[in-house]
Amino acid sequence: MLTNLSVSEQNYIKSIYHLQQNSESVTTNALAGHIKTKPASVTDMLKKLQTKNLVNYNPYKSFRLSREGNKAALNIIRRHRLWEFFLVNQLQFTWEEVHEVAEQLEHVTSKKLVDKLDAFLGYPGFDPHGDPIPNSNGKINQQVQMPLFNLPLNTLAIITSVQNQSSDLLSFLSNSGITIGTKLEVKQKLNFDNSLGIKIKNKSSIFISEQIANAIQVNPL
Amino acid sequence: MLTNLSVSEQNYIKSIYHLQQNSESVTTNALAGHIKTKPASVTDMLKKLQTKNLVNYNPYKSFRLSREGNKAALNIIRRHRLWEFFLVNQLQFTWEEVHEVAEQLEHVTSKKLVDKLDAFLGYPGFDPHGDPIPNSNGKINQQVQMPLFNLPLNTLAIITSVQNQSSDLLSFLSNSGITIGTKLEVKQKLNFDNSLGIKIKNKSSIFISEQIANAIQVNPL
DNA sequence: TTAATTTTTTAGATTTGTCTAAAAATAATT
DNA sequence: AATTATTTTTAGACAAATCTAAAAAATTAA
Ligand SMILES: [Mn+2]
Ligand SMILES: [Mn+2]
Ligand SMILES: [Mn+2]
Ligand SMILES: [Mn+2]
Repeated sequence: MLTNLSVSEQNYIKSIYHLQQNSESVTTNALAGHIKTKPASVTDMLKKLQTKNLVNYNPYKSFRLSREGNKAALNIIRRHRLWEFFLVNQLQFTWEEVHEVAEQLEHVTSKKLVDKLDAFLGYPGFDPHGDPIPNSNGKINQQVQMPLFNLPLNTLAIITSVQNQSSDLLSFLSNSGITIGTKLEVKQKLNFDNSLGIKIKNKSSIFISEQIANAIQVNPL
Repeated sequence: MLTNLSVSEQNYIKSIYHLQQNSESVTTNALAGHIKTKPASVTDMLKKLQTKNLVNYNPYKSFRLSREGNKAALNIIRRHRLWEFFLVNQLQFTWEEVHEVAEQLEHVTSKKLVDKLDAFLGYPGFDPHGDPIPNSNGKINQQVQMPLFNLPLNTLAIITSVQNQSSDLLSFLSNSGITIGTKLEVKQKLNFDNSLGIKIKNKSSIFISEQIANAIQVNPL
C-alpha cells in the first residue's frame, strides 16, 4: 500500500521514528514539541495516520509507527541523509549547513532519483554527521557507539556521530577540531557541572559541557 | 520584497512566464488549461498574486507578470533547468525522464544550494532540451533559432532545442537519432498533411509530422 | 481514595488552494 | 443594435493542516 504522503505526513512520520529511537513509545506532547506544532494538531494527524495504517494509535494511551509507517520513515530518512552526503561531498557544504536544505530535498520522492543518487555517490553508509543511511531495502548499518559522556577516563575513542543538528553546535565542534573520525580521550570530569576535559589526539585539550558530551557518540578503540 | 512563495504560487508564476513567451498577454482559460486547474481557481490566485505585486492584473481584461514576478519566474526556471542538467549529466537520466523530477526539485528554494549546484555543474548555459539556463542574476543566453517546420528545403541546420516536455515525443526523437546538436536538412514537404521528410546527417531519412517539426527548433548553418 | 495537576482529545475557527454553479462582463453573430 | 455565445469573475462549499479554548481522561499528590 504505497500511499502518497503529504509533506506534513512525512514530517510527522519521520519525527515519530526519531522519538521512538530514544523511548519505547511516544507522547503527544513530545511529538508536538519536536515538530513545532500544538498537541491538538498532533492528535488530528494521528487519527489520519491511523486510518492510513501508518501508526498504531490508542487514544489517551500511546502510539507507535506500524510496520508500514516504519518503512515509510526509513525511506524519508534515506533521502535526507543521501542528500546531506551529496551536499557535503559534492557541493562543498559544511556539515552544519546541510540539515536545513535536506529537510526540503527529502520530500522529493522519486525512487529512481534516490537510487541513482545513491549509486552516483557510491552507496555511502553514513551521512556527514555519522548517521547510517538506510539502503534501498530500508536496511541500516548499525554501529556500536556510546555517548562520549559515558566514556571511561583515559580511554582512546573515535567519534562516530553527533546526535544533534543544531548548526551552532556543529560549527563549534568543527572549530574545536571535532568531527566524525576524530580520536580523543576524556582526561577529567568536573563534579561541579559534569563538564568533561577532553584531549583531542595531536591537539590541545578543551572542556565541553555535559549536554555536548551526550550529543557526541564514540566508539572506544 | 523577497516573499516566500508557496509551491502553488510558484507553479502559477512559472506557467504565466511560459505562456507570455508565445503571446503578449495571457488569458485565464489558457492558464487554467496549462496548469490543469479551473478558471475560477486561476482568478482566485491572480488576486493573491496581485496583492503580492507579482502580476499586473486588470480583471476581465488581461494580466502579465510584474518585474518582480518575472524575476521570481526566472529563479524557478533556473532551478528547474539546472536540476535537469544535473539529472542527465551526473545521474545518467535520459532527457525524457527529467522533467517530471525537476518539477519537484525546482521548489527547493535555497539560494546557496542552487548557486553551488550551478558551480558544481560548471555553469551550464543550456538544459538537456536546449533551453537556456538563467544565471544567478536572471540573465538568459538567448540563441537564434527557428522551428524546423520553417526551415527552407535542403538547408543544413543544427538542432538547438525541443519545445515540448512530452516524454513520448522526446524518446521518439532520441530513438530516431534526433537530439540537441544533431545536424539535418529538410528534403521534402508533403502538401497532404504538411509532414516533412528530413535527412539526418550520416543517417537515414524519416518523416515527421507538422506538430513535431514545430516543436523542434533549429539554427541554420 | 479523593483532589489537584498534567496530558490528551474534542469542538469550533482559520488559512490555503481548490471546486461547482451562477452571475457579470466581454466578444461574436445575426 | 440586439441577440447569442464565450470568457471571466463571484458566491459558496470543501479538504488539508493548523490553531485556541474547553472538556475529558490519566496521572500525581495529598
Ligand atoms: Mn539532518
Ligand atoms: Mn545528518
Ligand atoms: Mn522541464
Ligand atoms: Mn528542459
